[in-house]
Order: sequence, then C-alpha cells, then structure tokens
Amino acid sequence: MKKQIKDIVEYLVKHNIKPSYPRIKILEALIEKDSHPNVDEIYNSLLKDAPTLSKTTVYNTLNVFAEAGIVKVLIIDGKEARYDIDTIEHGHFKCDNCDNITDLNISIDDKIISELQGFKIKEKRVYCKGICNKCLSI
Amino acid sequence: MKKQIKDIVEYLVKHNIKPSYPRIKILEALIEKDSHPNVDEIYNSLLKDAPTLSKTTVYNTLNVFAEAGIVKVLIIDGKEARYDIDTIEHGHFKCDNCDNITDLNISIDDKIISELQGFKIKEKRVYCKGICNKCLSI
DNA sequence: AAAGAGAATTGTAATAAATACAAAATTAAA
DNA sequence: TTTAATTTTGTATTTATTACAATTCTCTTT
Repeated sequence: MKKQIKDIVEYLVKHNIKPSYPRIKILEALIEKDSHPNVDEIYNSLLKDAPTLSKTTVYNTLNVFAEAGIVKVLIIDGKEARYDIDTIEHGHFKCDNCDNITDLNISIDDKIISELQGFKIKEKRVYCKGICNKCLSI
Repeated sequence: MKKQIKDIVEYLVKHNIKPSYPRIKILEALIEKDSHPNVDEIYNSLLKDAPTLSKTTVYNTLNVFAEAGIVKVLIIDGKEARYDIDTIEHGHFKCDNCDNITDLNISIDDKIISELQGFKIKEKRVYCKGICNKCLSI
C-alpha cells in the first residue's frame, strides 16, 4: 500500500515546501518505507546518501511536513513518534512485540460530532494495540 | 461523571493491590479529579496530605494500577501520560489550548475485527484533538 | 513483643526523545 | 558579486520516565 507520488519535488512545491536535498531524501524515505518509521529509522536509512545529515534536520523536516499536512505524527506509546506519509483518514494497529504498525481501514463515526457541538475538531485518531498475526504464529 | 467507588481499600484489594497509604491517596486523587490528570498534578495535589511522597512512587503506583487494569494510560501528545480511572471503553477529546481532556461516548466499531483476523487485540483507542467549546467562546 | 522476610517507598542518578539556539552553509535575489 | 533569507548542522538543554540501591514499612512467625 505504498503511497503513489510521481514527482517528489513537485509534491513538496505544491505544499509550499522548498525542495532541499534533505527534504527530498526524507520524503523519499517516508514513501519507500511503509512501516511508519521513527526518526532514527529515517535518519539511519539516509546516512549512506547524505553523510552530513543531522538528526536535528530530520526532526525539523518532519515538523515542517507535519505543519504542511503531508505527514501524520503517530503517538501511540509515548516512547517515540512514528510518521505516516498517508494522510487519508485511517486507523492503526501497533504490535507490542515487533513494534510494527499496520494500517486499519477505519474512520471515526460521525456520531461523535453530536457530542462535540461547539468544538473545533482538528484531528481524529483511532488505533489498536496487541500482538500481530505474524508474531502470534511464531 | 465522577467514578463511583464506595470503598477505596476494598476496591484495591479486589484488584490484588495492597492498599498502602500512598496507593489509597493516589487512587483518591484519580477519582477526585475527573480531569485525566498527569503525574505532576497528582503528585502536587497530594503533597499536603503526604509530604514525604516521592514522585517515583506516583509513577510506580500508576504503573501498578495500569497493570491491574484499574487505570488507563492516555497517550495523546507524547509530551506526557494522562491517567483515566474510568476503564469503560470510551474516547477522549483533548483541547490544544487548555490541555483539558473530556470524555467521548464512543467505542470502536466491530468492523475492524474483520481486518484484524489472527491478531490479538489488547487495546482499542479513539481520540480527537482541537479546541474545546470553552476555549472557543473566550 | 521481637525478629526476620518480603514488599513498598524514597531519592538520586541515568536514559532518551525532542527542542533551543547559535554558527555555518546553502540558496535566491538584487 | 554582494546581500539577504532560509536551511542545515552540532551542541547543549529540557523533561518525562525508568533504573536502582538504600531505607522504611508491613506482616508473619516465633
């Protein structure tokens, strides 16, 4: 279920993000890995191509992406943030054993809207935790 | 919507938790505040009654409670954990402005069960973020 | 009541994710 | 080319949480 983005540079520009080399590389990494990586995974996977890359840049860039709405920051355990390039509303399942995050095809029912009369909703999130099928079958 | 627990000690014992003074006090604080407090709020609110209380004890105790299933740990922002004494399945709304967390009467639809065939689900969570009605009306 | 074992509490130190910040580097504009 | 603006980098800082060992408490057994 890899996100289809033909032209990385164009995609960044379209979202008012200057397409610098680190930004292109970080976006590429996010598209490449559909595993909802954390900062370290992204950082480490790019060190070959961008040896001078700083981890701060990865943090900065992901924040820029989040501000621009092209990544979703997944907070599930509190230990670390995970990043999702797929911005269509959906849920997640995180395995307590392998830490993998898989997508769930789910959206929050509109029933809640009635409960949140007069509230401004910026974000709706759904996730489950447990043990994934792969880990269970080992 | 304050949780009704008649006998604190009995409630702890029933869940195989030795009712020590700090544990009783921390449970009382959780029931008293239905604001989904964080560790610091709990700690500070108890310093009068328990001047020797250590913050580590608050952490330990909340972990004990979570293990025993009598509190839910809410991870919404990643900045800090919030604690909910209400263990019935429901969702939350966190205000970006006042940091208040309110309850939502919502449960995850069983549709996801079909997507998670062969998975062991331990936890289902729903939350929204935005600006609450009080903050909007200021 | 005293002793001893086991459990809980405490305080300090350590861990680690994320941010602050200022200097250096890069890019864009004039 | 010079200048201005933006981005990147590295280090230092912040802060929530855990690790851990020492102390205190509790409960049982003598």
